[in-house]
Amino acid sequence: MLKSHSCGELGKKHAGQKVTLAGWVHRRRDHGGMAFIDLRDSSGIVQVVFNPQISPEAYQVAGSLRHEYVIQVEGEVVSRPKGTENPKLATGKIEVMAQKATVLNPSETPPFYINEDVEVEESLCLKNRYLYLRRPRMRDNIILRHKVVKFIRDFLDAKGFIEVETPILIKSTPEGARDYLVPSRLNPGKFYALPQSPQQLKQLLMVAGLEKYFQIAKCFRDEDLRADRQPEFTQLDLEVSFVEEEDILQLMEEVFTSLVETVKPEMRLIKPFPRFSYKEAVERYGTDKPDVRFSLELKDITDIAAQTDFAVFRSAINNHGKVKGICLPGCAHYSRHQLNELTNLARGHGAEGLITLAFPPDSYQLSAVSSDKVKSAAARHLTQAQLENIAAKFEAKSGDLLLIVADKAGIVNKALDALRCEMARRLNLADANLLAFTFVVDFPLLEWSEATNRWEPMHHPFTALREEDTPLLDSEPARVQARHYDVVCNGCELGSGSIRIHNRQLQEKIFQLLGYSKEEIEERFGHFLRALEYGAPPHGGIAIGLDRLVMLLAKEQTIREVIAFPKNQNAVDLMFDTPSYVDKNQLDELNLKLKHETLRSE
RNA sequence: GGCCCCGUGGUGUAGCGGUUUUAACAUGCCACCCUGUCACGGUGGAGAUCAGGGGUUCGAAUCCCCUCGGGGUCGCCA
Repeated sequence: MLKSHSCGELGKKHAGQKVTLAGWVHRRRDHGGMAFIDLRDSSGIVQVVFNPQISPEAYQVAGSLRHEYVIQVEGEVVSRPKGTENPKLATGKIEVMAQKATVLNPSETPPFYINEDVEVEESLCLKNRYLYLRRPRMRDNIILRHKVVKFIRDFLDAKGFIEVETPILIKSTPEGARDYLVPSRLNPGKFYALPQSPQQLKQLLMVAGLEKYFQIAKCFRDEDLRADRQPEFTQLDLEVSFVEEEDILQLMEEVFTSLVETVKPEMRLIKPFPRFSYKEAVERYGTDKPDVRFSLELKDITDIAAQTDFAVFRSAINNHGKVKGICLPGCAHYSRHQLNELTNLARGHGAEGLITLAFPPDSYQLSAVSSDKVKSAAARHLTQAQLENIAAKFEAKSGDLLLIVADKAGIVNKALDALRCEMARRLNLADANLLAFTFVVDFPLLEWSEATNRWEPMHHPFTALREEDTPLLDSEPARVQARHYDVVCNGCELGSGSIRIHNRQLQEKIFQLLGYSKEEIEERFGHFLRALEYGAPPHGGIAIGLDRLVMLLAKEQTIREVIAFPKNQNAVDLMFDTPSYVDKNQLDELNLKLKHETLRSE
């Protein structure tokens, strides 16, 4: 080894020891007659002192050092002179008096700061990923990720779970997300697909009798990217035989609770995790992934609105829509500009517009609210009693601002969800140290898709349904309840799971209901259906988005900050500059031909 | 595919029709000075076709259009 110790591990107990360190020049302070170098390695930072009276040679080297030079330093660990300790540095009680210094490798001046956590255009960070990863914040994120994965492995191992790897080259099943395809050289014209998740494989492991499976699994989906979506991402995938919903939820609550207490003890959770039915979540928060760190709950005033002669309300209600809103405390003073911004946000989510209702900030009794005092385009269409009822419904106080959307229920909820989250951000209502894990349960099994004109699974087609709902499959599929659950944290969908179908007849029936012909079912799922015929145990499981989990623990805004080498919004790796064109030879071998030959002309 | 935001020395920002724009500030870079700093300090210096192209105007970093690049989001994500 070129080093005897790591920078970050040094402390009082090393005082008097001779050490050899190796790392990067994080910062330098050259005083002319004496120089200080903050030396950084993966463990942390320590101050190295170059004093010409101790070593003129080392001092000479110090003068030539620049940011990010890789150096080796031999010296003695000493307690810092009184008054020069640095409490901001973990190693601030000591320093290393350099006796010898060697430049192992010089460095170009980096294209952005590594020793300061200032935001840099993200494409630069992605292009120079190895430099961005040197930043202490990113190093901490990567280490946190390691700790999370290690904790999960240890935790599940102790519970008797077996980690099993499943293939990356599997069969394409074109429903759901788009597949990444891999051509087969040995089987011309045929393709593998990369797994969108190991769903079928883990169920087959249950049929195989493994009983408790988990995997830190890479998953691939060829869909558009978002702050919390990458084309390849990692799931904590697990499956257990002979379980019911409650077993999985309890297991998850235990994993997350002890995980947070172990790796992020300064963060808090709500225990036990609150639970919402899908219906309740949508009614109260407008979404099935509510952020419950703050209230700003949606209130339904459809019944009051129905009694008014306000055209906006009436037309929404006549179209079987809803009138709902949220109450923003102390926002009655919002300017026209601010209200316009909020209106645009609502429009961006499909709403025709936004009705705002400001209760003036002077003190008065809610029971005496009158339409001439309230600032709103709707005010003159509302009677005194209606205004009071609305105020009462929102528990509004003077100085509050109501944001109301009247439209189809889906649009109302979507727009108000967006407004609620935006306003929580502006009003800083969410406790940054709180991880509000929640379970959302009682999902419908199926959703009618206007686009494809058929039933589609809310979760996936392997989800079991409540036994008593089985007859509804034929009569009223919309009312069938799934044995499906979601884990949500701070408004982020962390994971989804369900009890699965383990009976061939039922599984076939679901496929038929989803619109597959007998032939399609056999071609795509025959292998799976046959497995269910050989004593498949009742089983269920869940898959947790690991990138999102680490993102929340690291308090980052995107999963790219917790992935070592992520792709940009166009799914391009800017460091490798890939995807990229390949040689014609490679295509020939794979029996492939580009449809537009010009594409390859680079 | 739609909508929104962004692009100014290496980096981060200011400037948002003409005025102290000869494009500013901070930091980084280079040189010199400095023996207890820790975001060290001081002096001096170099560094920008204001993303690219077109247009409006007497005059454009600034207004308009297009293109490119980046981000957010809707659709999409069984």
